[in-house]
Amino acid sequence: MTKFTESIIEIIKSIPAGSVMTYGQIADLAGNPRAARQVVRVLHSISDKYDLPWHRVVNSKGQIAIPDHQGYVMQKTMLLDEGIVFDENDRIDLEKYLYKARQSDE
DNA sequence: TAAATGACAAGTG
DNA sequence: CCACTTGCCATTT
Repeated sequence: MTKFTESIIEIIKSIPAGSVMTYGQIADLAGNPRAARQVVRVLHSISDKYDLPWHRVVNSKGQIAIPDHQGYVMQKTMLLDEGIVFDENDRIDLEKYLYKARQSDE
């Protein structure tokens, strides 16, 4: 478990209900702007062992990125339950729901 | 130790 | 805006 991975976990845990974050954004805050794929691996590994709001993580298009149909529906259901709205293309309005975290200042 | 993997992102047409 | 290609890099085999 590297510091980087721990950061990813902490960041995901910090996402408030009703908001979402993209993989790239999380990787960026964790210190590796190009490690979006490592965020994916973290979710695969620790999502069920830790109490993480993994459902608040979507891709840069504002869409759910789970290939498995059941998982996809589950995530969408949980997000809807938090008040997040999906458009006719099953996409989230990132301008409204994206959680703008700060890197260090401002 | 080397090669493959992956719930992605950004660039191009 | 949509579809396809290329780059990425920690973790897993």
